[in-house]
Order: sequence, then C-alpha cells, then structure tokens
Amino acid sequence: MRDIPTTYDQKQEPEIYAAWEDSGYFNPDNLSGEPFTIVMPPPNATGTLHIGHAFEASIQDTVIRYKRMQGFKTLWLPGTDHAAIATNTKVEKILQKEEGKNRHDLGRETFVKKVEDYVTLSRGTIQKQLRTVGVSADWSREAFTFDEPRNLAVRTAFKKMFDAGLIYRGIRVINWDPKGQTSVSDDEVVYKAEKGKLYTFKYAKDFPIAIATTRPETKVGDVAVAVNPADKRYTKFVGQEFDVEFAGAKLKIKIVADASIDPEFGTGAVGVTPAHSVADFEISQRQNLPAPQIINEYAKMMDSAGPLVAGKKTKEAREIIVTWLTENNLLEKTEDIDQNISTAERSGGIIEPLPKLQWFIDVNKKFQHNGREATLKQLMQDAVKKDGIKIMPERFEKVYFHWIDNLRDWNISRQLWYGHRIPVWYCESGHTKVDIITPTLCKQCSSDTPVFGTPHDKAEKHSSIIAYVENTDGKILTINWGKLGGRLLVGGGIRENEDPVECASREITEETGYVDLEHVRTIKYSIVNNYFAASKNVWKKINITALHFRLRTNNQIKQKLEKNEQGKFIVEWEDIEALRKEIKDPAHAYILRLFANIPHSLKQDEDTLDTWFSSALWTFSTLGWPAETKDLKTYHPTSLMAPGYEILFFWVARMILMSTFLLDQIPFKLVYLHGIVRDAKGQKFSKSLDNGVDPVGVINQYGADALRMALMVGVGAGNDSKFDIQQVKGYRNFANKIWNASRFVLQNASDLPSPLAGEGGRRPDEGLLPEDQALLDEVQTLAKSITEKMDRYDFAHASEDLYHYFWHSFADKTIEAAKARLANPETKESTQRMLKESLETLLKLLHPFVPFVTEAIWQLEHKNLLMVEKWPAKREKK
RNA sequence: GGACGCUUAGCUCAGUUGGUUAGAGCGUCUCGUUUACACCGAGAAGGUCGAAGGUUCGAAUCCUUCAGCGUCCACCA
Repeated sequence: MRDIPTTYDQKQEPEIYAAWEDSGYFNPDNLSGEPFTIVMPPPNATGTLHIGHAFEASIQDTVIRYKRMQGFKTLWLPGTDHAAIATNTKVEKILQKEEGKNRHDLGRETFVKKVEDYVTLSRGTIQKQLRTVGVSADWSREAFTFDEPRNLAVRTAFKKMFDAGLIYRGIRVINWDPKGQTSVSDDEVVYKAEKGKLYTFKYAKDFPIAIATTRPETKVGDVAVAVNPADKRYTKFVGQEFDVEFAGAKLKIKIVADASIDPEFGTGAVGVTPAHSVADFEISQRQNLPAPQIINEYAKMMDSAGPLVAGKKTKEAREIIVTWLTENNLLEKTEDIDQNISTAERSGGIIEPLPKLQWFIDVNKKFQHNGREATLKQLMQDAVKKDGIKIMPERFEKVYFHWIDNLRDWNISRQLWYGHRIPVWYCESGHTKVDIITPTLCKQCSSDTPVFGTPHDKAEKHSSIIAYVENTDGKILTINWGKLGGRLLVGGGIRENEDPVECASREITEETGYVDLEHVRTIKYSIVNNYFAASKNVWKKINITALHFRLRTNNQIKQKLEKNEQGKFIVEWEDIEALRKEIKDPAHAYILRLFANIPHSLKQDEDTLDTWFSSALWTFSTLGWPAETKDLKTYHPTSLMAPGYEILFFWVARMILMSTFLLDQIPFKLVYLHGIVRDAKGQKFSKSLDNGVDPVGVINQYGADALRMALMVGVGAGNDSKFDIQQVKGYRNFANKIWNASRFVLQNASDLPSPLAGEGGRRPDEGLLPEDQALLDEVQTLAKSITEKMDRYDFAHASEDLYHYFWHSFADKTIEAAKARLANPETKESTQRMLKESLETLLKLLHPFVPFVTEAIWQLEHKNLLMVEKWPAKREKK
C-alpha cells in the first residue's frame, strides 16, 4: 500500500504553481503547434484581486490549459492597466487625506512622480494574487499600459490617426467632471434617476414666449429661443431679437426656428444655452449663435452670469434665480418630474457640460482604407458583420451595433496629469507638431534657419560625432553620427556590442544612412527612454548608465579613439552649457548649434489621453507593435478575448476600432463576454455594501480548484452568477473526492506494470475483459462530449458533466464495483488497467478546471507535468 | 421612450432542433461507522415549469397578450 494522505491538502498549491512556472511551459517559445493567443484584460495596476478577476482568470486559464493540452502553441499574455483616471483620483484622495493638499499644490512633475511611486508599490500585488488562482500566463511577456513600449505604441497610433485626419482638436461642449477636474467621454457618464422640478417661465414680462427648464441657473447663458419651424404659434416671432434683463444679466434673445424642437413638449419653445448643453450647442452652430460661457470648471457661476449669481455654486444660483422669477411674477408653473442626472463614472461628480478645446477621434469621417472609402464606424461594424469576429453570447452583437449607430466623436483628451501625454507640441510661432518622438525643435521654424553648417564648410565637413552608450554590463552599444556634406549622418546599421570606432568608420566610409534631423531626434528619444534602435524595426531595451560623446575629425577617428581616451567626456544630453565648455574647437561649432541654436522651442500639449486609448491598442501593443515583431506576426489576431460585458463599449469596441484601422486586422476572433459575479443574495459587490469577498482568503481556506469550480460550473457566457461560499465548500469536497478516488486507484493498481495503454508495450484493449472495455468506452464517450463542449466554450456544462461523471459514475459505481473484482485474481489485472486508464483520462479532462489537485495526483506517478499531457480526445473539426 | 434578458423543487440553476414518469447541486429527512474518502455512502420527500390564450396527436420548449424582476441604450428643454 502506498502512503498517500487521506485528504487533499491545498497548501501545496504554491509548490505546484512553482513547478509549472519553472517548467517554462507558460511561455509558448517552449511549445510547438499552431498558435492560440489570449491577451489578458489588464486589471488595474493599483488594484487587488476580487472575485470578478478570479472568475475572468479562471475562464481564460481553463481555455489556455485546454488548448495547451491539445497541442497549441498557447500564449496567454498578462499585464496591468495604469487606469489613468482611477489611479489619478486614488492618489489625489490619499494626498488630500494624508497631507491635505491637492495635485496643484504639488505641481505636475511632483504629482506624477508620486503617482508613479504609488503604482510601482502596488503593481505586482495583483499578479501575485493571480498566481494563487493558478493562471498559466507567460509572465516573461508581461506588459503595462503605461510603460515605454506601450507609450511608443500610443504615440504611433495617435500620429497615424492624426495624419489620416481622424484626430482633430476643437471646441465642443463636452462632459466636464468638476470633481475630477477633467473631461470624460460619453461612455463614462452614468445616469442616475432623481426627482427634479420643471420650471416654466418667461425671461421678462414683455417677452412673448414662455419656456421650460430644469436648470434655471443656466438660463443667464441663453442666446435664443428655438421653436419648431412648423409651429404656427410662434412663426411670427422667428427672426426677432429681444433685449431682456434677466436675473441681473443682460441677454440678447433671438427667436430661431429649428427642426430639432418637439412642438408637443412643454411650451414647444426651448431656451437655448449653447455653452452648457450639447443639444443647444448644436442648435447654436446651425443658427450661427454665440456661446457665452457662464459656468466655470468648478461648477460656479462666472462673472458673465451677472452680478446676482456670480461666484455662486450652481445649486445656490438655481435657488436665487427661482426666487427672482417668483418675485418678478415670471414663473408660470413648477412641476415635479423624474429626471436623470449625469454623473462621472469614476468620481461620482455631477457632470457639467462645458465648451472646451479638446481632442477627438472622428468616427464619421470618410477616409481611404484598402482602396475603398470607409469610416471608423464602418470598420467597427464590418469587423463583426463580415470580418469574422464572433461575440458570445450572440445577443451582444445587437447591443454592439446599436452602440455604434449612436456613437459620437470620441473625446480622447483628459485634463489629468497621470497618463499618456498627448504627443502634440506647439511652438511660439503657432506651428503644431504631432510626433512619435519628442521633438525639441520646431521643424517648420528650423527649416527656415538651417542649424547645420554649409556643405562647403571644410572644417565641419570632415568632422563627426560618435555617441555611444554603455549598458550596465559595461558593454558598449553605439549610436553614432557624423556629418557629410552638410547633412547629418546617422548610423543606420547600428550593431550590438560593436566597437564604436569600427562602427563609426564603417558608417562614414560606407556613406550609408543619410538622414535628417528627425532621425537624430528618434535616436535621442530612444536613448532618453532607454530604448535603443538596434535596427530599423527592432527596439531593444537597454540600461543606459552613461551617455558619451566623442568628437573627432573624420580622418582621425580611428586612430584617436584607439589611442586617446581623454577625448571622451560625459554630458547630460540637454546640458548645453556643459557641452559648450567641452567643445572648444571652433570646427565643431555646428554641434553647439544643434543643441543651442534652437529657433523655437516646443511645448507639449498639457492634456493626457483617455486611458481607453492605450487600452484599445492592447492586443498588439503587447506584442511589440509598431515594430513588426515575430510575436506580432505569430500571435495576432489573437484567438480569444474574455472580458466582462460591462466593458463591451469602453474596451472591446475600441480595440476593434484601433486594430482594424492601424493593422487592418481584427484584434481577436472570438469575444467571450462573461457576466458579473454577485454576492449570495444577488447584489453587486460594492464597498458601500461591504459585501466584498477576498478570493485569496477563499483560496487559502478551500483551495483555488474549489473556487474555480464554484465560479465556472453552470455559469454560461454573459450570465451573471451568485457567489456562495457553501458552493466553494462543496467543490473543495469534490477536490477531495478526486484525491481519494485516485488514492484508491493508485493503491490498488500500483503493482501494475507501466507503461500503460498506448504508450508502447501492449495495445490498450489487449487482455481487457469486455466489462472493463465497456467502462473505458464510457470514459472515451465522455471525453468526446467534453471536447465538443469545450470547443463551443460551454464550460458551464463541461465542468458540470465532469463533476457528475467523476463523482457519481466513476467513484460511486465504477470503483465500488471494482472492489470485488480486484479481490478476484481472474478479473484483477483487467480491472486495475481499466481503473488506471480511466483515472488518467479523467484527470486530463479535469485538469483545465481543477489544475492543482489533478497535477498533484499526476505527480505521484509521473515525472512529466499533467499540464502538458495530451488531451484525450481529438479536436473538433470546424 | 427603445432594446434585451429572466421567471422551472426551499435556494442556485440545467433543460439542445417541441416527443414517454421534468433534471442537477446545495439544503431537508431517513438509514449506514463495508480497509479511497464523514471534505463519506445508500435512499427519500419536494415542481399543475410566472399568468392567460393559441398552434399541435403532443408545449417548460413555438406564437400572442399580460404581470413581476433585472440590465443596457437614449434622454425632451
């Protein structure tokens, strides 16, 4: 009898995980076969694992493990999200609480540093927690939405869209969040039902038309009254202008006819407040009306609102104006109504529509795409209609199309400090520069003022600069450029570990790689950001410890560098003064000009990008884009995306937009939308309810397998589910059942000669009694049925079937019946073989769902990992 | 206002293209300590499938209407 403990101890899970991770099989470089890719929806870098994460991770891990066993080259790429707005808000709160300061007290740089420190501290917590769930993700490829490679992707994407005319800057009435002090996109606005009052009034006694509003305080910003052109009651007034004195403000109200007005509603006339209502702003554009702003970013009335309310909060102003209306006998009616107020999704602040200069992505603009005219909306529609993206469950496809139909231009700029800075620079002369790399000079200006010497300048003609960087290993990587004929030469074929002297000489003598100043900036960008252009499309990360310059005349290069190391000096890149001191030779004057004689310096746009802009690039920015890396070619389009349905618009739709536009590829083939995990009563988990469950605590108590089963069994795509700890307990018992059934088999079949069926040696059916063969056939039938369900992504039933078969057929019936047969020498061996083979097949089938306990058992008998065993049934052909 | 989803045993949910006595888990009850497991086994009770009407030889399943619950979208001043 083998000595195996009578209960499965989930405390060994971390050890098992370590064995998987150490095996290298999380990394597809160590696997072969057709690629199968999932890029993980990145949890917030500052977050901690909640049940929803555990659920999402379980789904993906189940798929990945299944596909890996089936022989796919599986990549599951993990990462975290910088979640600009959420993180920004979080740190501001901490700052307020601990130091009583706001971000402006610190200043941009200090604040951003503080946020980054905070992110560094908490980033990684969630990865550690994900490991406890058992995720078999390739940590070597881990990405962050706000690291350098992703920043390069963001800038590249922005520039490409800008160049295509799809990104524009303009003044629009946007959703302003006074609490978070930023604009937010339409999707980040959530409506809350509230009781409100509808006031019907006239601006002045002699004003001919009454209007209705729920926000009297905005009426001091009115410029017109709009009526339906077909409304006979008002036709005679259209075109007239009235000067009115309204609540202390002098207004000029024009009567205009606009088809958007519903004559049936209220008085059939609308007071138009262009600056503080999206709909009114549009009317004002059509009717050529001004848009005076009367509410500021802090939701306070501005001086332009008139002396009666200036400086007051909107709520106070409302009361003042209602009082004023009453006192002046202008208020005709006050009705109680149900209305929706707009709030900011993250901060909860009440949205104040304000006119602001912002960046937008134009979703309706036509552009050339593959020789055809298209809009971004069309690209998004086609991706699902005909380019092969499948959404599960299917009903969400309808939701998706409906969303696209109603989509307006996407406001992508945020007035936050933490996030990808908008890659746009402005110079004093008013030039705008959009670029991937950070420019230091205004190209338009500098083209008027050459920064380099003339081609005929002999001294300059024969000089060159070599710059090289040292990495931490003391290895030298070179970046060098020289100057020939007044043009700057940059080494195009920079080689790793190449001797700087050799490189410089080679570059110059071969006269390769003529480039302009732009390329110098590219190099500079790469150096500053620790990225090194090893060749045209390959970016390598290096650790720069020092940046060196050597100045030598061309013909002396080799000799001097070999012999005279005193020529070497170190400068800070931007430290022009240091450089000036070092460069004494007037022959190198042009170098000074390169750094010092800057015609117009550029200032970067203050705004940052909507966090979803960088998230939208996630499927390919994680694979190396914009470089055409091997990963990108191998793993994109990805196979599966499994987010919650609540981010279908925020994220899934935007990934489709970016991928189809930038790569001309769909980002993924299948979207499996999962539902929300609620508490046992069906309520959402929330801080205010304090009903949160810590999955790590659950795992510590009952094991990851139990948690995973509880989350997966019976939960279909798109369905919300309820989390009950009783269920987890039940599946912990199941894990123990697997353990003990296995224990029985191993203890009773250990004297059986290995290897077993199929693995060389005897044929599977050789010498098997018919009744045992029948049981094996039954398991095989199950394997087939499970495989079918897995291929349909029907984990709800696959897991349930396995649970049921293992417990109530294999354990309760097969094993029970085997007890007598094992005692009989006639039937013993056949029974042993049947038991062992059944068990092995069942363990394989169970592994994607309960990876730990199955692996633990497998390790009792095998050297190889169950994780990479072959799946026991053929793949469904499609 | 528009769209979608749900309503089946005490609870949580399955029920594929309509086909015999409607299933599972948990819970409840009864019995049981047989050398895999009490984190167990054997067994039992428990449902006129939200309501009404229709199609059909036959409806939990298809159609219509209604009710309740829920979600998303739009938002009218």
